[in-house]
Amino acid sequence: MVTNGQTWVRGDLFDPNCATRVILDRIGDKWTALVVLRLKDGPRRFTELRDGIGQVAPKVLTQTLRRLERDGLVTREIFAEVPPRVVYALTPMGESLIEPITAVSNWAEEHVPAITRAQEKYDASA
Amino acid sequence: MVTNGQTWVRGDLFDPNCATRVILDRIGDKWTALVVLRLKDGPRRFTELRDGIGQVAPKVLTQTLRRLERDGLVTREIFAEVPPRVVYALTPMGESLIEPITAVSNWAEEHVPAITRAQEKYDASA
DNA sequence: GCTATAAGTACCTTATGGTTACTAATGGCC
DNA sequence: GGCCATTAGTAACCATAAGGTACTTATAGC
Repeated sequence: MVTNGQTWVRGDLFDPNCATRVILDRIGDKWTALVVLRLKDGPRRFTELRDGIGQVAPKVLTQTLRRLERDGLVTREIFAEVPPRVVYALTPMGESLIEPITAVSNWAEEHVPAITRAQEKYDASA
Repeated sequence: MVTNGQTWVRGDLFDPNCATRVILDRIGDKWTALVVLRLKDGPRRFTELRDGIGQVAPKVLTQTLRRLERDGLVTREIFAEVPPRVVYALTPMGESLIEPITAVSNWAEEHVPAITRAQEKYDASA
């Protein structure tokens, strides 16, 4: 596997110190995927995100957005107005994440009926 | 969107009660993806999984496996021996999850350098 | 002066995750 | 015969993260 000219050996995903695993952990957290999918259709203000993502607590949304900003997946633009206006947008790297996340999301959607059936069967036998 | 002949309306992923979101949440938890990727190469015993996934606590591994079993993604086969032997394996539905999970995992792997750079830049300016 | 507004932060409570120790049942070893 | 090792967990406890609600800052409009 080669990334921009530099040899890049596939790390051991199962090693707790593996960088890939740390990132996978981040992406897979409770809100990150939802925020990225929300920003897919264009930049959004803090309140729009907060109200648009089934009642996420502001504290948690802030944390999630700060992490995304730190990871270079989202930009945060502050307008010096009163009341304040802060606009979040995906970076190109953030946009590149939409495809894999959508793949997982679509998988989930397609398998809702089968999973629900499996759960009912499991619960009935227990 | 149509799934096996039945009309299936794309739910609102941003609604906290959306079934898709619940499943997405499950998939994205800390260990599920790792367990599925571990089982990709064939059935494994409890201890093999525990030792193979960078020191996951047994309690948490049990929880993860029980959820996967309940969701119909993994089978659990107990052999009445002493000491006991329990073998976990992916169901066909579990196998179908490998592809989207791998997509996310590959994305993470490819972007490790860029994310690391972004983090360093962010931390330096703060 | 009073109120509304946006984007948070502070503080407290609850849920989840993590750690370590312990258990059941039997075969092999001394 | 008694003792230890082995596997797949469970139990009890503690740490961390998430969730909920209240508060803050600064200014424009009434």
